[in-house]
Amino acid sequence: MRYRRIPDETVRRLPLYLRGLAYFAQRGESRVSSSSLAEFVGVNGCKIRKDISHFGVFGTPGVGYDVANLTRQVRKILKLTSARKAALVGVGNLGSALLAYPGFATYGFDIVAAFDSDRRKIGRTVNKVRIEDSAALGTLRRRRINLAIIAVPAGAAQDIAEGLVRAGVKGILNFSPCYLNVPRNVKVVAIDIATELARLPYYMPAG
Amino acid sequence: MRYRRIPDETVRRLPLYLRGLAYFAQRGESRVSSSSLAEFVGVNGCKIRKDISHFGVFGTPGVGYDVANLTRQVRKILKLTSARKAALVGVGNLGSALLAYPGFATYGFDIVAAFDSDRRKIGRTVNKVRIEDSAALGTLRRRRINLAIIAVPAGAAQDIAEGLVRAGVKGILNFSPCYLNVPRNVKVVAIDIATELARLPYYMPAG
DNA sequence: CTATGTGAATTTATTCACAGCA
DNA sequence: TGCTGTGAATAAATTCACATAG
Repeated sequence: MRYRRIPDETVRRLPLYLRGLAYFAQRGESRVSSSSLAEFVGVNGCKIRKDISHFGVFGTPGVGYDVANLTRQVRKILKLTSARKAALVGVGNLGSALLAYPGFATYGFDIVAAFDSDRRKIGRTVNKVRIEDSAALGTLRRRRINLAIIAVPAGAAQDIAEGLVRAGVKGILNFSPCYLNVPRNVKVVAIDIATELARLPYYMPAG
Repeated sequence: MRYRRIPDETVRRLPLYLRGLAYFAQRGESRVSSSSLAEFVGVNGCKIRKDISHFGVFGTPGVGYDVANLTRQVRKILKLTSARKAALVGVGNLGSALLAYPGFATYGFDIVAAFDSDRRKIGRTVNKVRIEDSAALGTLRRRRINLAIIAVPAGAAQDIAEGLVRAGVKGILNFSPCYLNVPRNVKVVAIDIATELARLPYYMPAG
């Protein structure tokens, strides 16, 4: 396993490959070629091979990749080898849907804490997770939760982000439609739903 | 207004600029410099200027950009000048949250139709939108809806996408965790929630 | 004197093309 | 012969640096 720096775009695609690998594994295939994986995930085969080559040599020429082994290696690179606990902040419509979202488990994520500032929600339970007061974000440190999902209104997001950083959170998935200013050692990945929809018309006919 | 091709990455950022512009407009600022917009949206100023220059020259050296005019121009480029109707397919947890999502309105989107294949949901109303049978996707053509949001389980997504394409849909926002195979003239933008979360640990300390 | 707009330089990402292994 | 892995070539995106306009 090689440890030179892996391009961001490659890191972005690796989880996709994991999903593809899971599909082939579940179908009982023990080997997969870059081209069949390519077809499944919608990325061209040569790009997949280049991506994989960034962290090592795992394929067999003329045959393909060993599904189980490649899965293991990709998971190691992405640091998805052990389960990760995550916290959710903001249990509105979107937050509630995220609490129930089955996709996170695929990658070993478990949302074990939820916070909201609305008195009426605090204390309630959604999907087996009890909603706590947002003022208690500080408890995340001793609970060893360093990953959080923000789904609060834009106006509240920066404050929440700062609270999370103070509590030792090192990775944030931000659904709030705003930029978060955080220290360099904290990574933010933003999913800006409306913004993604807003770029569709550009590619569509006038109507 | 210039009409040479605009880079994809620029198109991706334009909706962000719109949001920033709306912020400054609402604060009563009639002019904004690339650097102050930069600070708000988290993109460096020189990149913003380059992005804008791709479709024309709108700023005043020494002063900045006219907020109202730049807003108008960006909206025109993104084809967001008139309201757009959209359909939602899949009214589960995530779909319901999307129906209630206030952010779409910012860009003039209105979800006016919702579909699900679950008999128990069909006929019900969520957020003033009546849920129809997924088998009735074909009606979208005469209702002049050519934009759709998919939020169904992965296994059903390709079928739904094909139904949408048959109904004349030209743009799809896909929340289902899978690749969609569609004709070249249909644009798909994918939001793969778990996949985005899955790349966070790579950037985080081991824990 | 400030902030835009843009060629040039640089960096990053993608694709090509093929040597070499099973 | 089939498919990987990778240098080389190309393309795309970003950043620099500064001429230029108000």
